[in-house]
Amino acid sequence: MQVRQLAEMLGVSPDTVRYYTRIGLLEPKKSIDNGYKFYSPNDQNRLRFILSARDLGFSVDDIKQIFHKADEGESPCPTVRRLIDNRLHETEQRFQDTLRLRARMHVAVESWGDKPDKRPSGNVICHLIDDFNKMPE
Amino acid sequence: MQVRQLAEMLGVSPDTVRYYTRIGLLEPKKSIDNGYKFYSPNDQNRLRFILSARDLGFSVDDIKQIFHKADEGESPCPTVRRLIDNRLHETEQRFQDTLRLRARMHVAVESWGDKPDKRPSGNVICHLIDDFNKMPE
DNA sequence: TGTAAACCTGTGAGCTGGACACAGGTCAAG
DNA sequence: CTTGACCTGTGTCCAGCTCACAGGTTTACA
Repeated sequence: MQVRQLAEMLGVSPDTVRYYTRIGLLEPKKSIDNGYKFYSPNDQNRLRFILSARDLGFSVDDIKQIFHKADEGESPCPTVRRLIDNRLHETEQRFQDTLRLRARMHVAVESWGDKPDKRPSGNVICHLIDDFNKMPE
Repeated sequence: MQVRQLAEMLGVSPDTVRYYTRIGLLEPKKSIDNGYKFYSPNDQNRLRFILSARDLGFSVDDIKQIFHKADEGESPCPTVRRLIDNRLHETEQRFQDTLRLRARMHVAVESWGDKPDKRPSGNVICHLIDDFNKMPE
């Protein structure tokens, strides 16, 4: 199976498959005559797993570690539990950051509604941004 | 003023100041004798603006556009209003994505609580992830 | 049989917003 | 005069792909 066929089967772009191949998550065989990469059913299975893990927030490096354990016949589950703990904290952090940013942006847009446009002057580049930054908490 | 002094004054790392300089947001003069970059009070003002804009979710490219308008004496405000509209949509999208991911992760961790570790077998790499992906909505 | 267009491939580079490595310059203490 | 601490600019790297490109392959049609 070539890259495009595998990609379409699992609903990702060929470039994505190439990327996972490049970093060693997939290990297709190289055809002798044309140099094309040939993906096995096992690669197909691995890709399916990669996509599942990705949807749970695992990084490709996480997935690499999981594969490493599994390839040695050990249970990757303890690793998985440990890794998702870290990712969960990161995601929570990102969530809070995004939440705060969103609120800030809404307040800014709101407060800019009845303010005029102004030309830059002195050390004020855009009074909307400059003034908003100075606003009381 | 040299890079470190400017950086400390506004609470960022020298590397950050170098980065903004490299991409053209700051334009210090090069000292003739030692090649060091010399930042003016105007650079200081620009950096302050950059940090304010950054805190409102503007990208460095956005800020470049804003500076471009302002440097030509035009009002950057219409640009600013247009740009924050885009960024607001993006932030909302990222917020929703992060929210969904966070929920998914919580559900996963919850449901894994009473499941055992297993060794990989057949085409199951990690049953926690493989099975969770197959779970009903 | 030829051939031209459409499609496919692998590889290399680019994106954001900095962080880090490194070789060399500068300056005060001794 | 030298040692060491500190500072500098420049180049490279990070995730997770996406895009550009040159060339190979297959198909449509004459």
